[in-house]
Amino acid sequence: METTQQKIIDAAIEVFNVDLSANLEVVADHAQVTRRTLHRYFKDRAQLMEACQTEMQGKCRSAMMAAIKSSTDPLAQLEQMLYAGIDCGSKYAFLDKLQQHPPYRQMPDTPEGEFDEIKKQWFAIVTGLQKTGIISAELTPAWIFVLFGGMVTTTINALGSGNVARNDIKRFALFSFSRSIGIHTNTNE
Amino acid sequence: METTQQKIIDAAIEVFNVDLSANLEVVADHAQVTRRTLHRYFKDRAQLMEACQTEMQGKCRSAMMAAIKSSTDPLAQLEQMLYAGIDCGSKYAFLDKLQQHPPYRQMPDTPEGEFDEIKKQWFAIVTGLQKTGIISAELTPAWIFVLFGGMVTTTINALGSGNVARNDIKRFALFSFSRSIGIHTNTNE
DNA sequence: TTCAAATGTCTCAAAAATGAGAAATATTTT
DNA sequence: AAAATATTTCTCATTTTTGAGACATTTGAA
Repeated sequence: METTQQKIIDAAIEVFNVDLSANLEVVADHAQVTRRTLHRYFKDRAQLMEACQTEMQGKCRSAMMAAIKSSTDPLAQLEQMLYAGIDCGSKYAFLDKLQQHPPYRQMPDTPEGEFDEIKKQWFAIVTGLQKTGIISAELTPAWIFVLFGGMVTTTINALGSGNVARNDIKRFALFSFSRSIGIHTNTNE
Repeated sequence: METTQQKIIDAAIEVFNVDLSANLEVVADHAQVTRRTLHRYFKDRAQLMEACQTEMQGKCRSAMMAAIKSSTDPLAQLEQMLYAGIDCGSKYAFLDKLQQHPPYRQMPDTPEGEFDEIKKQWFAIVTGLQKTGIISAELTPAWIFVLFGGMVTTTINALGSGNVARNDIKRFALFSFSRSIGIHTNTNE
């Protein structure tokens, strides 16, 4: 079974991903725990946030690493990275969001350093794909990066909307993402 | 010049789009106004929220309407709707977000009714495009709808990241969106 | 069953956010 | 420049959120 501490962290990531300053009562509820219990594990909001950071970084980083190692074909790597992002769900989306806008206030200033390494590899893969003409060179890597994050968020929203079948999601996401970055080969269909 | 009230509403939409429960100080700062002034225009948070709703609904609705009326070609309509969404920026993104997750707490329950009309037309256009085989029938309209909203958010993020030139944004967005929904014709390039 | 750890309940005090009055300033209008 | 309006500053009371102590209750392992 999942440890209570873990339940709280997961709940926090989900809730904060939707509402960055949701109060801790909401997080506790979502974790099906009393606020009192939450406070027993995390001295304060900052500490909980930090735990979220660590969790997100760790999970996403290793999932991305695995994705990269899963193949030497850059296109397959990118596909696996997309799936990794989707599997990490709000972990990835939230992390991505925090990196983008260092929010108007507070937040333990994202140390990020760790994630940067992955990002570097991600860019290497994408520019590689552009150089070999497999994906369009019309788009900039920076745009493609934002697209990537956007696609993960989109899958979360799709799931949450209740109008897209869970089994379709990854297929749809790959279909849409690969086309959106101007892929030139034919994906299976 | 822009009225103070308007400045506050715009600031609120931008801030709340990033952090739904950001405190009013942040909104006031962002609007370059004292919290005291903000409170002179809006009795409380709920009232400010309501004003945001109205603003978002109004602006987005009319922009979407205009987009639809701009042509009888459904593909052109969809393109203009995308641009409308992008121009509305966080107005659209925030509205979209609120419709998706009625957030864990509070919020004047979105009356939405108004926006529903547009949504209906949007779906009509998309299913029409699918019937005529102009866009892939492999994807469901529901997914395409989430994609649409996601693309607007993506443009906001791209802009915010500072790594994508403002002048490229719409072109990139159209390129990526039209391909992501599995368009079969060739767009200009 | 029995003990220990974990969690819930109730309570309370400190801190932060909210909303507003009153007077001082600044801005616009005439 | 005077009047009218809008905004800021400072202040204060209220409410909400936060963090924690003390003790009851549950749960799980021996």
